[in-house]
Amino acid sequence: MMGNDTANGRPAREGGRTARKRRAILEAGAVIFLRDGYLGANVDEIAMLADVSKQTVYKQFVSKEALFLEIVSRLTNAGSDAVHGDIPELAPGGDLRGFLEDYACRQLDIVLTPRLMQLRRVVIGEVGRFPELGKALYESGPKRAMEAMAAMFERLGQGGLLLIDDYAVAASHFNWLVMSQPLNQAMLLGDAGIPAPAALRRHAADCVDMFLAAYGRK
Amino acid sequence: MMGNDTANGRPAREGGRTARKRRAILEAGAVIFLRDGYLGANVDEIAMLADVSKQTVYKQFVSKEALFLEIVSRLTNAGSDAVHGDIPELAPGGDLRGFLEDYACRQLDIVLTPRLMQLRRVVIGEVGRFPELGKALYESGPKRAMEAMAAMFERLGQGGLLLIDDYAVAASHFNWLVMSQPLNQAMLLGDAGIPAPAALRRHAADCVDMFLAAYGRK
DNA sequence: GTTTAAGTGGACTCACGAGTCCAGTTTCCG
DNA sequence: CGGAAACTGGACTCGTGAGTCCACTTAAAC
Repeated sequence: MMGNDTANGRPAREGGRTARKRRAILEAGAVIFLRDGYLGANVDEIAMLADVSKQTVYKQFVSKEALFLEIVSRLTNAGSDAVHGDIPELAPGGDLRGFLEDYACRQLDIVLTPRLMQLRRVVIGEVGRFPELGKALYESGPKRAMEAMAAMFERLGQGGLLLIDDYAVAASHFNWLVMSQPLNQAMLLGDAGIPAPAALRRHAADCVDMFLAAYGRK
Repeated sequence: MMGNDTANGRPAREGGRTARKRRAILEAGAVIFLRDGYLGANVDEIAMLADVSKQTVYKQFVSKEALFLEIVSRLTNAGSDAVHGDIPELAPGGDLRGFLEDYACRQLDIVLTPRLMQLRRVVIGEVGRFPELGKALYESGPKRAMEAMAAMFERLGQGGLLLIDDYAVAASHFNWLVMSQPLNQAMLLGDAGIPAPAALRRHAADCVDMFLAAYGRK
C-alpha cells in the first residue's frame, strides 16, 4: 500500500526487516510515552502505531519498562547531541555581544522544542520511579551545557573580553539567565507555553545585556 | 489506641468527626500522590494511611480524580502562601546587598523543600493530563513571585538604590538567577539533589553579586 | 435514650492492560 | 526452491485497582 519503496522493492530506510521494525517500535514508543508518561502508555497502542504485532515488541524488548528506558535514554542522548553539535566560536575581533546572543538563541531554539520539553516533563514525573533517568538528563543536559560554556568563557576571559573570576559560576549564571524563564514557563504551561521565536530573540538580547553589564569590560 | 486526645475525650484537632476524617484523607492523599503520581497512587492505600474506610473517601470526594485535584490545589495554594507570607522590606538606609541576599535565601529555603519539589514534579508530569494544574502552579508560583519582586525593585529603583529600566525584566533576572540552578538540579536529581543550606547561602551571595554588578549604582 | 447520619470492612463488579501462546503467514538467505 | 527465523493477529491469563454494595457498628444531635 503506497510508495516509499526503492526500485528493488525494499522500503527506503536501511536495515533488514527486523531492524526496520525495531526502529518503528522505538519511534512509536517515543510518541506514546512522551504523550502519556510511563504508566499512562499502552503497549498495544505502541504496537499498533508502529504497525507491528505486540509479539514483535516483546521479542525486541524484554518488557514495557525496558522499552521505556531504552527510548528515554536515546531521546536524552539525541537531545544532548543536538545541543552540542558544532558549537560556534567567536571569530577573532568579532562582535562579542552578537556572538553571545547567537549562542543563547541557538541553545533556546534547540531545547525549547516540543519533543525535548515533553521528554523533560516525563523524566521529571518519573524521577521517583526511575531516578537514573533524571540523573542522565541532568548530566547530559544542563551539566554538559554549562561545562561547554565554562570552557568558552575561559577562552573569552583569557582573551581579555570578559572579566570573570569563576568560569563555572559565570557559566551557570549565563545558562540559567537565558534558559530558565522560558524553560520553566514551557514546563508548566505545556507546549503552548513555548515562546515564539521573536520573543525568544528579545529575551536572549535582554539576558546578554544583563550578563555583559555584570561581566563585560568596564 | 494511644493519646492525642484532650481531657474531654476528643482528639485534639478541631472539627467534628467528618471534618477530621476529611483532613486525614487530604493529608494521606498528599503523601501518596506526591510519592507515586496520579496514576501510580492507590486509593486503598490512601484510605489505609488516613485510617479511614474506602467508602468514606468516596463520600467526601467524588472520585480519585476529584481528590487529586483538590489536594494539588491546596498544596499549590499552601506553597504560594508560604512564599508570600510577611516578605521583608529594606529598612531606610539599610544594607542593600544583605537585604537581597536574605530575600534570595528566604525564597530558596521555602521553595526547595521536599514537599514543594515533589509537588512540582507531579504537576509537571501531569501537565498533559491536567493542564489547569500546571497553569495554577505557574501563576501562583513564579509569576506571583516575580510580580512581588518587580514591585520591590520599583521601590528600590525609585529610591535610587538600583539602576533598572524594566522592573519586570529585572525581577525575572533576579528570580531565575537565584532559583533556577538549585531548582532544576533538585527537579532532576530528586530530593537528595536539594543543596545544603550552606551551599544555598553561597549560591545566593554569588547571584546577588552578579545582580548588583549589572543593576547596582555605578 | 433514641434517632439518624456517618463510618466500617470486606466482599464484589468490572474494565483495563502487561505479558504469553499458538496456528498460520511472510520474508529472508543459502 | 526450500527451510529457518521473524512476524502476525487474535485469543487468553492474570493481577490490579476504581468504584459500589451491604450488613453492622459508632458517635453525634436533640
